[in-house]
Amino acid sequence: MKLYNSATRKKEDFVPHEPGKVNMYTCGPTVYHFAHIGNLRSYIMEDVLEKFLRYDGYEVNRVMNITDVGHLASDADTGEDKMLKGAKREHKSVMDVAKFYTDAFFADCEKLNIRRPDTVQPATGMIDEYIKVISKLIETGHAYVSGGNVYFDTSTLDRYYIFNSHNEEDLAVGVREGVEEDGNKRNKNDFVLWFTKSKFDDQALKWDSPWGVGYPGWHIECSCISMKYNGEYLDIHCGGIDNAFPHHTNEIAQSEAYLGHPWCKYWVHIHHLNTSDGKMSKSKGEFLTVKVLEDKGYDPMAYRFFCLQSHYRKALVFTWENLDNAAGAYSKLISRIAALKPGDGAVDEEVKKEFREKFIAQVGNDLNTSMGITALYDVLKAKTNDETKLNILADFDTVLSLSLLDRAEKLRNEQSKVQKTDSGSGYTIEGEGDSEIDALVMARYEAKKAKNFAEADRIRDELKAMGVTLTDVPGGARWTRD
RNA sequence: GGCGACAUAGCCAAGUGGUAAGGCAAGGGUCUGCAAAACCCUGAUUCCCCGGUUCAAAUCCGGGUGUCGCCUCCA
Repeated sequence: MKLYNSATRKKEDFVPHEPGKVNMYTCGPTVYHFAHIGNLRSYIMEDVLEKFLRYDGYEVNRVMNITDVGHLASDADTGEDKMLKGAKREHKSVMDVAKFYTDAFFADCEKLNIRRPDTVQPATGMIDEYIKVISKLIETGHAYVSGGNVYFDTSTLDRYYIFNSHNEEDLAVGVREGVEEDGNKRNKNDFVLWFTKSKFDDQALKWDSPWGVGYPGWHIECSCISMKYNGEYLDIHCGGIDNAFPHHTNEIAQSEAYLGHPWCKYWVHIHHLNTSDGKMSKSKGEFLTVKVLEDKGYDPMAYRFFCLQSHYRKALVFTWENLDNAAGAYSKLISRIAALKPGDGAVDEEVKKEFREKFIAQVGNDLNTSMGITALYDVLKAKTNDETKLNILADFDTVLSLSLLDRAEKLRNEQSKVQKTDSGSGYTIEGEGDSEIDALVMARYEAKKAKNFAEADRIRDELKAMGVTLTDVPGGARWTRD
């Protein structure tokens, strides 16, 4: 497949370090609060990437961290530890908060058909690894102790900026409110590997280390977790675009300094879901979660469809109108699939092969999920039998994971539950077999026969008030409850 | 201030030098007493702007503009 690589700023042919195998790492959530749907956009796109690689024949080993330590406060940063802040808010211990939101995160993932990575590692479970890596970085001269903390010395690197061409002098330290320059650093862009002295002394979790009691810097967790579970050569590292600098830049610095050779070849950055006034955040505007969507009556699959219609390297604007657009398209798609007849003929393998090759070529072009959706419509329009169509749709859905066949079958079942009652006069009523409602339907039929349309409409309105929708069909009428 | 990404119809978008896919919405039609559903039809003389290369540019090159992101920890 072809992938846009942020490290080279080019679309490249994907060639893994070991043929046929892919080591993939994705930055996981910080579990101090629920994930909002913007966070989830990244995980949806990464999920499709993983599943596409498997579909294309690769063996994938996917690893994800859970940040349950050391992240200082949220989007509206005031310097408090996020985990601690969450714990205070909810009167729970830090580890309880982490567990609660980790579970909530995976529950959301399940609703969105996001597969759980092969390895999920909480940051607090890897302290020995951090100490091992930091010790070696100090030994080899890539790190130094200053003012009680351990810093990575970026001046020991030939090339530090991977994703952009910054000049160190041009970096505006402290552009954000409340951020001050750290006088312990030798270089402006040096970063902390281990804290023993922090501005924020109420850090809840601390561990003993050769440099004193403290806690790890943020970047070291991803490097260590990846090196432990993905090995020394990483094929794909994914994450949100906001993490390219400094987080991913620092990961590369410390990992390559530690390993002594190139570490990760392909960097995939997912762009943001924005509201009409900018980046979605947990502290600004409506806090949109999967639960909010469900409460408003949206199928989480409609949100997944919404994301897949767009491209991961393009900012996507969330509005309720845009979601309605996607939700409408999704339910229409499901009814078209439900109208296909299972068992109508045998699967035409030739046709399937043709579609499959096209799908791989199209979606394999830098994860063009929008073309993946288009492929679904192409299948529906194909000149082949229904069984073949259903088979191909199921095949594509192993990548897109839109629960296409499940939802279609559910709809088909609902439709088949409808009973047909022949009134004896050749007029059939399709419904659940409720005699009271059937009587009203018959009364309307009689009114219609007598051309008393005012009465017919009145009865239909009466049914509507009872929560029953009545529609005319050839030779009778069908009713459904709302 | 520096750095990066993006810009195609009301909206989501495809496109990788050969004359603008697809989906949603909208409008028209068939059907219907009416409605709903379903089905059929209709959309860009042009791709943010200005130059250039070329027989040919949404696509390549140069220069702008706009939007978003990063420079602290955020997907």
